[in-house]
Amino acid sequence: MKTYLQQIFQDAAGRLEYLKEAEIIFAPPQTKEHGDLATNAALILSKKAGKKPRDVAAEIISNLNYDQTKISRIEIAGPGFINFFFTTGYLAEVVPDILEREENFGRSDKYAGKKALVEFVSANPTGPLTVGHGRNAVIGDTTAALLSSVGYTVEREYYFNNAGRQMRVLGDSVRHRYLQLLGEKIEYPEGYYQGGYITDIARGLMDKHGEALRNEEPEGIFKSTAESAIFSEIKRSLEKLNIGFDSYFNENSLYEDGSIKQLLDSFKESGLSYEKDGAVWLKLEQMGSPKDPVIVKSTGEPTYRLPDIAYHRNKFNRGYDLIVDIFGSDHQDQYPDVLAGLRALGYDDSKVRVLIYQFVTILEDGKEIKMSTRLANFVELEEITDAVGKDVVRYFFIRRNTNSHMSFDLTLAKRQSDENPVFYIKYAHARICSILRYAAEQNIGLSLENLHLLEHPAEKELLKKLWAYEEEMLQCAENFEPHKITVYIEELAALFHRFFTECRIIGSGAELASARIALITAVRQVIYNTLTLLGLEAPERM
RNA sequence: GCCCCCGUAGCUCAGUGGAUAGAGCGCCGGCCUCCGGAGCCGGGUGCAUAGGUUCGAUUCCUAUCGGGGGUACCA
Repeated sequence: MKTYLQQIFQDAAGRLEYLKEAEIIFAPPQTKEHGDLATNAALILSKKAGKKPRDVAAEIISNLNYDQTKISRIEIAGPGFINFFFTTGYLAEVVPDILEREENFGRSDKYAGKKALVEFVSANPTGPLTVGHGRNAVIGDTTAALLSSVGYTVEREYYFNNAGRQMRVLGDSVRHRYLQLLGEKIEYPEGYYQGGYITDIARGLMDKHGEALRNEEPEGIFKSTAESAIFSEIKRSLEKLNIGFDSYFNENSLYEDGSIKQLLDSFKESGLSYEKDGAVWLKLEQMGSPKDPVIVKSTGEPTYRLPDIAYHRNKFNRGYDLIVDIFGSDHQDQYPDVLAGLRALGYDDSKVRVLIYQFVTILEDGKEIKMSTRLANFVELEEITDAVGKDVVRYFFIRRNTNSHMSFDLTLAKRQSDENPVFYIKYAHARICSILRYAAEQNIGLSLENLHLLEHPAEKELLKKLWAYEEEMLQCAENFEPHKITVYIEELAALFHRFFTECRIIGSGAELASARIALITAVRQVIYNTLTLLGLEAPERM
């Protein structure tokens, strides 16, 4: 529909110069009295044309050559909107298109041939994933799916560090619990990991090795056992959400393969770094940063910026066209330095897209829970997944705008999972499947011959929504707004339920029935495609 | 102090430079002789405040107030 209007406007622009002066936008009006699509072109161009908006609108309309089998009426309304009404036959053309393309309907090849990397979760293996990580995981996985649906070849990557101070503390935490289990009266340091999983790991070691580890170093078997135990838990928690990765990137490898040293040399050679007070600083102030950050401490240890920049340099060198990072808002101030560092080295940082999501507030019994991994007062992601199921968790997290704060009511989630709108969508799918089964029993088939009979207002609304699918998904992808997928699908499901209430299918007469079967088959396909994009099941029965 | 995000209905949150701002939950009332009632329909004093840009601002800009996060030679 939009493409067609764009065509006839382009044609008209050959006669009306001012039509080239602005981007003409077609949008569905709020009420159907205002047409199927409308444009404010005349309002915007009124000044350039030197005429009143309504006169401009009239002039535009008189210059449009359009096919009357597609457009039934064009009118000027309000201050100068141009409203377009399409013919039923034209609106219905989307149905055969959907039935032919099936799973591919809504996918685009706009970015075919481009490579994208999506890095997300990236939690260090110091404890189980929390609900907050869940938001990260679902945003990352869905964004990756979305990019893939518009043509990108997408890789999912998990970045972690098993070499830092946190990990040493983790190993020593396990050692302390182990010694306590052996009966030693040693105090457990306050800053150590308090979670019960530490004791579980220690107990596992005791069962296997008895007292033999009494004099082991914290960074040996204690740390390595903790790391692999926790990592396998993390992976299991993600698998339960059907989230997997193509690669795991270990920060440590950047030291081992010399990347860190090379990066330091690059900075030094290009005069981007300098030494002061025994530390190495990066000259970013000259690039607009608030101040020069330290990249190597006076102790000789690098700060997080150095490996972060090295990691991104590595990503660039792998040749991606798009590099997406999913971070929580606590990393807000971290990435500008990284991007500035890359820019200083001559990389095109416009290829990097950082998605910052705001924190999840957990409510239990109406009270807010403050989370901290070290203090172990967190709510585990897996606990929630086990309680309400993968699809509810995924839908819950993806439904909100990433830069909007959200709260998670644990009590509600555990008790009333059917209140989640995801059931509304799934019900629409199952309902259609049921109707189609029934229709088959009644020997009522699908036909594309009578689609012009779909002229009930509920049918037309449904058809228009189907037309909008591909463009809306493309916008979700290009604007990195995965939550808008749910806005679309909830609207589509609502339109279907309304249609179903108002229009009978079986019993509406053979010709109309066959057209309606075609329509709901198309709706089912689009719901299925959308649920698949979101990583959710599309049940045939509920 | 400075930086980022947010402030929309009782609650959780969508949404748009336009013509009457929505959904879910909760509450009240309707709708199945008939394809799935996990549904549909009706019921609301709501865009934090003040300026500005614009033909038009809830949307963009500025300030103020309120909430969250950051502001290390932690990550």
